[in-house]
Amino acid sequence: MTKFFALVDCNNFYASCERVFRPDLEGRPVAVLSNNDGCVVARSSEVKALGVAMGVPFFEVRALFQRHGVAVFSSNYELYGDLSARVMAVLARYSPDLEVYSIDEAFLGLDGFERWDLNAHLGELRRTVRRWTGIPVSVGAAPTKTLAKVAAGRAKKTPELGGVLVLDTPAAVAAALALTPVGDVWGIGRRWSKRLEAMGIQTALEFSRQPEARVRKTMGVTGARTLLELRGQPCLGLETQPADRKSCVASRSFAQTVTAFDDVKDAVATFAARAGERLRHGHGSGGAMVAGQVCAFALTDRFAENAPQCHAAATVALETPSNLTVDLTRAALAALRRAYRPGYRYKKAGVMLLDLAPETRAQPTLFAPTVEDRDKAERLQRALDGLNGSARGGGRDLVRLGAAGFGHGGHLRREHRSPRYTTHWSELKRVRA
DNA sequence: TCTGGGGTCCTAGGACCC
DNA sequence: TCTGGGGTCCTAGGACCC
Repeated sequence: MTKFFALVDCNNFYASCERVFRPDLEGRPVAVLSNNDGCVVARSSEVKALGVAMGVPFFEVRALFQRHGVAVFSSNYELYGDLSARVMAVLARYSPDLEVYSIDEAFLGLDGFERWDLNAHLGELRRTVRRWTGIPVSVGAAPTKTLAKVAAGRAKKTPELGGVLVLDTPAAVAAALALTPVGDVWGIGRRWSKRLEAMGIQTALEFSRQPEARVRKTMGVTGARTLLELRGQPCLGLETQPADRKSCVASRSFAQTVTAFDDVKDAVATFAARAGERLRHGHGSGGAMVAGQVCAFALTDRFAENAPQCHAAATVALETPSNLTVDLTRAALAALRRAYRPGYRYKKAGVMLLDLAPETRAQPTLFAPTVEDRDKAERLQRALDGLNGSARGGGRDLVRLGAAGFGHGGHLRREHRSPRYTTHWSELKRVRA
């Protein structure tokens, strides 16, 4: 049985999510901004047609957007996460093997579908996702994951294909590769595509014909893997079980730079609490996790070329791995005290939790508090989570440790956020059919 | 004035040990 | 004047992804 994969890719996902509840925006330009309303992170096709690149700073295109009546949204991850789950639930009906690769992409295993009319099957999948969730998707299918990505990319860029491209013959593969710039290949980023183009390699097809030994030598094993995948030799399998995460970062840029230790401290305490919350909720995988090390960091503004730069960071090991806010905050602040350097204008700070492991019941070390003490601490944490979770009106920071101060971790610009239609009843009003 | 946030993997080089 | 070689572990930095 030969391998076969499909990749389903949501078109302009965040922009499409905003349109689901604003049908009046159909056919009109829509853009979604990053945190802090800093960069453009999603663009409808109309915005792409204006020549706006992914990731450009908002202030550079603000005037252009105004002239063309672009509907601008701050990112609303609660909405996008919920719609993503709905899309994935539909996909699961089309293959027993599903790998949720990111918020807007999934691979399907199609081994054993050889006798099916894949074009018809995937076309129906596409129509069903659209009808049931409102999200338009592109679908590519091929003998390797990298080729499936290429196919989906072609499907998205070629309207005549009707959103689906199946690469099941060497000729079809070669034709798609010839039309794909080498920098668009999954695994070949900005750095490598620049170097390859300088060597005269422009397309994915040209790259696929390079000698393997040479690619392995210059680009390492990952480059060689990409090469073989493009030649139809699968090196990457379907990963249907989400792997346990190894780290967890909570960080933000400040709207204004801060200098005082206490200001950085307030932010770091907030981030420690936020990261701990994620660990207790499973952090993307199965059950709750605990961290063995806590790193706190504070960075100056990398765009302020004339300002003195500083990357302050320190890591502290926990005596006993934990996911409790008290433990993580204490460790994060100890790390910060060690890392902080006065006099710099800090633009961003964060907390990184490392050495993550699944939470297994109490293993107190010789020096750790007694089982009873940890029990008490965990009960307190659950009580805090309960209060914050049930807080109405989006007040998720209702109860916080004193160290987090008041008001920080905020300073976040979000001037264009849409209602959280699907997760907050109070924000669902007058949605047209 | 205004430039995101959250991840993973690979590699090279140093420290250390025998 | 001579001053090995090889294995392992750790870390920092680079590259990639969405």
